[in-house]
Amino acid sequence: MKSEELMDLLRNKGYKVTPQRLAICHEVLSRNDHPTAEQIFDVITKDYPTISLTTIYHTLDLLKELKLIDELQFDERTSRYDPNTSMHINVICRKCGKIRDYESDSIRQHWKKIISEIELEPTGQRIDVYVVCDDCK
Amino acid sequence: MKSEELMDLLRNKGYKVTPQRLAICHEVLSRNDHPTAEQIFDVITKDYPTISLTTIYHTLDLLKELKLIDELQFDERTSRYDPNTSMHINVICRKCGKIRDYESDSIRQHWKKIISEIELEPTGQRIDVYVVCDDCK
DNA sequence: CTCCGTGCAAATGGTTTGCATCTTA
DNA sequence: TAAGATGCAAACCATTTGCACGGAG
Repeated sequence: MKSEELMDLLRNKGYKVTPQRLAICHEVLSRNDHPTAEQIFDVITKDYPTISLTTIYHTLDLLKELKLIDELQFDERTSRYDPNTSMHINVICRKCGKIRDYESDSIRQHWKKIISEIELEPTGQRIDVYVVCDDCK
Repeated sequence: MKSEELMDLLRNKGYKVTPQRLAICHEVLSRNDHPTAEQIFDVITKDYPTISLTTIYHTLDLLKELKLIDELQFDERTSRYDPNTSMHINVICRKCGKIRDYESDSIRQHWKKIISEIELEPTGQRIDVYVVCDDCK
């Protein structure tokens, strides 16, 4: 997502645009490794040494509200944030905990048939598959 | 699961059988509403007024270790425990938060095809679908 | 008799909240 | 200048840990 797009979206919704906010949004939205709040904090700190975890959390809440990210909790206590809100599979290694996304058209086809069986129209989904990855075997 | 079965399983694994342990196991394994530790506690308290949350948590850990339940975290901060460890879909209402399980043979067929596409052999899965349930519409 | 389980009390740690100061619009 | 954002410090609260006592094997 481009900066102008994001800034427009924020202002249209009545949110103000601040440098911290932009930096956090860009970082979260560009990552596909499901980072924790602390991992975002560690990166943003380099450019904004006075940033606080509080602001990270506030901004993540905002992105959740805008439906630009999903908050997911895996085995650990901490939340992870995923900018991929469309149908995909989180492939999680039981040994090292690494998470990678998996998506394909054929899977989307099968998924469509699965949800057509459930009467209610889904507004979202989360699919985790536990494996032992090649590196850990 | 019958009491004798459970007692054998525990003893075979080197765990002792205590009344509290049996009561907690039965309660968790018989429920399909994904209770929290506290909800289990509230029930067990009636028969065992001195039970502590600590013991509830210890026993839930034990059941996880025996792979008899899965610990799942949804939107709230607290964990929920699910004795259905086979392939099924957690249908979650966005409004009231109620969770119901959904399973069928045709869904298991589709799922089989989906996981065959992922190279690695899965050791488990978790599938959540968000909806607005009939009651909340 | 020994080891494990129980349960109280205290610690833990990710996340949230209160609030004073600063920034955006 | 008004409304909202930032960030420090403190609160929160589900879960975990330390430890002494008690019960299972």
